[in-house]
Amino acid sequence: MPKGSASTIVDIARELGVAPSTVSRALKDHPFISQDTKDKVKKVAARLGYRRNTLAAGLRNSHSNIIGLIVPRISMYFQSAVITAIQNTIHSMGFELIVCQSNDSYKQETELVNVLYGSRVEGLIVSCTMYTTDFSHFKIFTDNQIPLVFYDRVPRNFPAHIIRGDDFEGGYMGGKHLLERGCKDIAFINGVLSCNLYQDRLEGLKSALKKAKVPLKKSRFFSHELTVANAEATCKKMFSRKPFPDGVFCANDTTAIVTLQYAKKAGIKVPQELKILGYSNDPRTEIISPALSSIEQFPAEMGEKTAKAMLDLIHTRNYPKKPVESVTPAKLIVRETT
Amino acid sequence: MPKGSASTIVDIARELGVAPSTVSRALKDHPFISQDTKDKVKKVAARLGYRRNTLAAGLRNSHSNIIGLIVPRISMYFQSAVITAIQNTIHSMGFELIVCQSNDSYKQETELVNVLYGSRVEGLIVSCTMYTTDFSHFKIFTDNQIPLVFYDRVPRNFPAHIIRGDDFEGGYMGGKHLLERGCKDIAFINGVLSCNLYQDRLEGLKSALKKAKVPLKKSRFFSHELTVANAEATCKKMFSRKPFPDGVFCANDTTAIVTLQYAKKAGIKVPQELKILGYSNDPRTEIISPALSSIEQFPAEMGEKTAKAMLDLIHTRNYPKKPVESVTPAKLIVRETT
DNA sequence: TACCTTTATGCAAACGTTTTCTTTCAAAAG
DNA sequence: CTTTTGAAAGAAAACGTTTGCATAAAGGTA
Repeated sequence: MPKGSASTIVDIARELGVAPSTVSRALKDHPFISQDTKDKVKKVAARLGYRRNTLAAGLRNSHSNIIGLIVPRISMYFQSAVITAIQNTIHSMGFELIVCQSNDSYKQETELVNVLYGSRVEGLIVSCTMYTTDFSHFKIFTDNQIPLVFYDRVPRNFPAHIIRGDDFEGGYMGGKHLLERGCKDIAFINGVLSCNLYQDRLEGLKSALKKAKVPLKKSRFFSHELTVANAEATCKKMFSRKPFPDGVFCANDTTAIVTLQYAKKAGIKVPQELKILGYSNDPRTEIISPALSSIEQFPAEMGEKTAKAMLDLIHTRNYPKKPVESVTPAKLIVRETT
Repeated sequence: MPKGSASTIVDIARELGVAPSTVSRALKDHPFISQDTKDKVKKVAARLGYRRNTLAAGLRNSHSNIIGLIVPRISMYFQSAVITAIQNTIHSMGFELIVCQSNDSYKQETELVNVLYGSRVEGLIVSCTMYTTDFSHFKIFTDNQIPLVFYDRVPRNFPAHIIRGDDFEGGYMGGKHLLERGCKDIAFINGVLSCNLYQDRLEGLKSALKKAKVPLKKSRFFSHELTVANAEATCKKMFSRKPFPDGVFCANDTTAIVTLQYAKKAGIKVPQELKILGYSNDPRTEIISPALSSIEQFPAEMGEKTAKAMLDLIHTRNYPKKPVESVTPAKLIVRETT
């Protein structure tokens, strides 16, 4: 057992009195190496505790077997569910995943793109910052023909594979559902409008309201980062004086949960006086009482699609000149708050 | 803008008529290079879109600037919270984190250890599989003097840094609390006993019960993977005939939530007839009604400690001969179920 | 002028693997 | 008995960066 120094192909070669090239070939079952030699090489390799240096191999072949992932935050339910699926799919194909968080900072995102490029990742998977509207920092990947796949928070009109949810439809279904439940005065608590998700959800909702000829009043529309603190502030404002809205559509579940808790505390009956609808179908929605209606986004499917798009791109090298979009449908999950 | 081929240090050198070594030094502000040359080099580097090939640099310096992380599952609340902290701390020191999931499979864990070793990661951070009792696959890291840090699910008696929660104390506090609330017949739904966490929580609980001279009856003790399905089966068994226990301590929150929901459905009044206590202080515990009492584990602190231990090890190269343990205290969070 | 520093740069080897191009050797074909 | 063929293995270059050592020019001192 070699302590302190890793053994290399050369060590094995020396020990057996063969050339390093022979060892290299033997280890990967090259057809022109005799079974006898292969056996000997493998035996010695095992004895010396040989492990292939992927760095050296990567340098030689100019690839790393590592796929980079940039994500705003790991700990959001939707994201961690997607990452799990991506990781498992990708790993089963012999790739590793290097996971980085942009923490929703545009600056960090651009830095990460450069760092991962420098690491010569085989491909890059990204869910953008909610503030990313300029996507030129990703050009270095397309310019150098390195596979690039976006999911969830994605650019419009960037020549890459785009795996996204049907946020327009989600917004539309949500609006339609609240209307069908009798809401006449709907409030919408949305994320920041620099992000495609929230643009689409808003457009979807507007479309549903327009069809029913119900307006979305300015005083009923809120747009900000969907944190607990912001949601609380918005609730305070929204319920500061009557009339209260009779339906609140929240663009994420955290906000919906805060709203529901606020309503309970304020003695507003849910769903009788107020209907609340969330987005993402976070596990918490099932558990809170009354259980929150929400929009399911199928993170596992999205993750798998994303990973498959990446692996496909790596194998076919079929780089798109235009955006190639794949839309995962959204699904309304009706529970007790509507 | 170079399309299809990345520019190297040699390209820059050729363009300026200097040696590659000069370029290399200029790019990292080596003191023996004149300001004039540095400026010129940096200008050309910027123009050519040069990005340092970390693979090549890593090969030369035999390090990769990448830290490996093996975790059973990304999507568990506690884990994703720890990972977030690790990732942010580590990244601020110029390292990247490569995140892998063992999916609680021992075989996958050993494979991942070898793959990450092959990638010449700078260090390895691990939270083990719940079934890992043989830790010899990690020896390759200690043998080759590569920093190794375990957290949460950790080995006993392995010469490495160990960052763990105070699970004995958690179990003890939980037991004491239920006793203080008047429970006489306490059930314990535990994880599998191959894992240090669950061993310690059990010992802690036993210790509290012993002090109060209350026995932990065999029929009140359950040990299995703490999934929703298993928890439901256990509830079914536990509440199949009277007398029911008057307190249930669950070694994770998912199980506590299932138990609470089962009790509600069965018309058992919580906390009057049955007190329920979870473990980990998952966000869901605050939201469910009645709100679940639980044991906080401070994942962010643990993550930061873990990352710092790793960075410290990388800098000082102070490899432990014996386990170096750091214990993060647990804290009882009393809510409505007890 | 000869010698020594100091400062700035170049040269070349090294990291470990892969792969192209040769070479060797034995057996089959002529 | 020579030539051809084919299998098996070796030699060497290459990937891009870093670094110890050598060198060169400029300036200072004796």
